[in-house]
Amino acid sequence: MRIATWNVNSLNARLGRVEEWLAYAQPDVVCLQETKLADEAFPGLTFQALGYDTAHVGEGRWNGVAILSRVGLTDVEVGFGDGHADDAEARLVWATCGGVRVASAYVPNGREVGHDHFRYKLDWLARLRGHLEARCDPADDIAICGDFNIAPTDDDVWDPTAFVGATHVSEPERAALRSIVDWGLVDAFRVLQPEPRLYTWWDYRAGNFHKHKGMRIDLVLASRSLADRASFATIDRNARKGKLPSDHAPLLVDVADR
DNA sequence: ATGGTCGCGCAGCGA
Repeated sequence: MRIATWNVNSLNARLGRVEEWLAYAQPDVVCLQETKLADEAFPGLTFQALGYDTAHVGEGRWNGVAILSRVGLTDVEVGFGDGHADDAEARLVWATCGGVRVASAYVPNGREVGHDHFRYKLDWLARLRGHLEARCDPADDIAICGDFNIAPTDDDVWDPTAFVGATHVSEPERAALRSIVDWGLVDAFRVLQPEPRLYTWWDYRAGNFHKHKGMRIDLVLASRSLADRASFATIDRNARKGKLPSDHAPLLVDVADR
């Protein structure tokens, strides 16, 4: 099974690129973030025609997450289901695809360390950890895929000195991510690709992509049973090139069937 | 030169 995650930065603006990419990458399960679509505008029929069932939760102008699957898609859940007031923002959707419990997650950006949105980010990550504790079993096949807006280590940014005091690299964010991983997950890409300075996101500005100034902030966090069967992982930099790219590249992980 | 670009939607915010 090929599992992919891609922050498309508007599915409306990116649909052509996504269709082209599905045709050549041939993923079985795709987690999309930042669709920026209301549910009624989600192009489900387009994906259906390509063989994918879909689940989408959107707001319209911001956020929005989806799962596409051509290996079955059942038991869709939106958000944390933790009994508290639902997150007003469309940042998390779950589905079971080919025996794997899959989440498409768009972690809040945080804006600046100490900002209200930064606290929202940390709270959001704590709720995700709580959801795992309450609703998931680490012995199952689980893949939490998405834009975490956190570079797990200094090996995941182009220049650590350029990010001192910045969001995406701060210790509270990294600790919140470690707390999620420590529940029983593995950074699947990092296990298969140990070399530093491989990125999934590059700022549109200043030619950063061509200067290799990026960050690895998109992750597939796989439960150990699933990660043990992972055979290949790559970041598809070609999808970041050419006309009208997202500022993120897709991340792919191949896992053998159980 | 201390910015630089996108997307949304029509100003300016968010990333």
